[in-house]
Amino acid sequence: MLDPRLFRTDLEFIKEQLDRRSFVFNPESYLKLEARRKAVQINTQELQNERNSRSKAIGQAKAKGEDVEPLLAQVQHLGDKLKAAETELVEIQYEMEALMEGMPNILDVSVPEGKSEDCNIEIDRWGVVPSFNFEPKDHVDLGAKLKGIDFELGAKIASSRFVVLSGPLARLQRAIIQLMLDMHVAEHGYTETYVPFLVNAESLRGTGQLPKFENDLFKASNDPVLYLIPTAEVPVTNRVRDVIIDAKDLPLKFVCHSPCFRSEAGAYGRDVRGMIRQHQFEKVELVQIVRPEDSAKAHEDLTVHAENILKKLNLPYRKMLLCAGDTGFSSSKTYDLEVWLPGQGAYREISSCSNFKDFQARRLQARWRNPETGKPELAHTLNGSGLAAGRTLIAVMENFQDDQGRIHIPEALLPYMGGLKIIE
RNA sequence: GGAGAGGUGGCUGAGUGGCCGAAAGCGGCGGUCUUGAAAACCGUUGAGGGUUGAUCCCCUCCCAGGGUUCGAAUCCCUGCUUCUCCGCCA
Repeated sequence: MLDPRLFRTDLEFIKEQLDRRSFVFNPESYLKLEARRKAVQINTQELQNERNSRSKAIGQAKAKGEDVEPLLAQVQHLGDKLKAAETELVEIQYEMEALMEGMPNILDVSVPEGKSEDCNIEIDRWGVVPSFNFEPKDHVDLGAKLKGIDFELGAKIASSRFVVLSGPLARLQRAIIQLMLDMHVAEHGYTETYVPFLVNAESLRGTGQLPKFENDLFKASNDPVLYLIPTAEVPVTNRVRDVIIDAKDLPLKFVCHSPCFRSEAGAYGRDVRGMIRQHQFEKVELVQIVRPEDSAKAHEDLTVHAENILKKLNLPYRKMLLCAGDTGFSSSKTYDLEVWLPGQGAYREISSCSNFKDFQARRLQARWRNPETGKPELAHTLNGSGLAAGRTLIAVMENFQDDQGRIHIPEALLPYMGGLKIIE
């Protein structure tokens, strides 16, 4: 949610900024609603004031033993008027809230213009793209040959876009997850956390998935209403919902492994082959809650933490700064890390690291007490994949294959593979 | 699933219809004392919103949502939730 004060001081700025995202914002209709809100609110508060002062007078008269009948007669019809005003006010506030909740975050000044991913800017490139003296296979063919990846079985048990992993490849994914958790805890200073994988609507509203993106979610239960998490970002960031954090406890840094569930509605034709886009996948997520002045630096750091995993695994990647049109709804600035997939001959997203600034914090009411002012102020929230484990598995398979379709386990994963060096 | 007891400010906790946004303590902040610190003492200290040039002033908030009442932290209903005991159970 955007800062309500900004709506009063600089409506044009908001419009300009949202234009960058091709989000249509109409200041006139906002102003009309705001004017109505103001009138109704003042009216309601005046009626409330009248009720309060008259009621107080009755109490005082009664205490003195005076006759309160005339006073009671005066307030007879106040109740109905007040109730009507309050009802109208609630309706307008609801309408305004819906409008505000539907509006995306203001982009950081450093975010480049552009409508689509074609306008994203490459910031950095690392590693050597492997050259093979044979035609490299993709993970689907490799997995089938090794009898470790079975999409038909996934479809039989659940539906399309589900997969079953078996044997050493299943273990490889677990090893990847272990490595990531260990590195982020030991080398990057994150606290490991385990959280619910089903969350309520309030939590999803806090991080911005609701109300706009309900179609992307799996609803798991109606009573109580619970959704499967699309990312651990949701439960982890909601740790600080409605919390005033001690300044000395900042920054908060959490790492969490979880399965993620996405309906992928609207992605029907995309990435239908392989494990790139699944309804269920494993991910290790990094979340930070920081002071506002620290968030830009924290964003760079967090991205480096994700990059360190790729480096440790010796996977070639590039770092992209997303353009205005490709930056997510809640984010003010996002870096994507794209890993090289020889099977596709392309770089594909494996991590997305975002600075939400105070956008999520305002919805969450995640605050910290600023020692300088003594007042609670909104914190800044950030998160990033560190990394998507399923896609990392693919990347390891495709980058470390040999001409016989075997997978050579990267050095860093050997301690987690129980002595296995080659999957064949 | 059954029985009982709770949910009040950053925290602990008093408050059963008007004098309560709310005692007291802790914590925080400021001060006195001290070479400095601690202790002691004094003062101060909830959040959000409306209006305003700024103060003043006003409104809302005692888990949430309804209700009773001129008036609700307080009474009633529903839900959520925490704890204790019993049952069941990975």
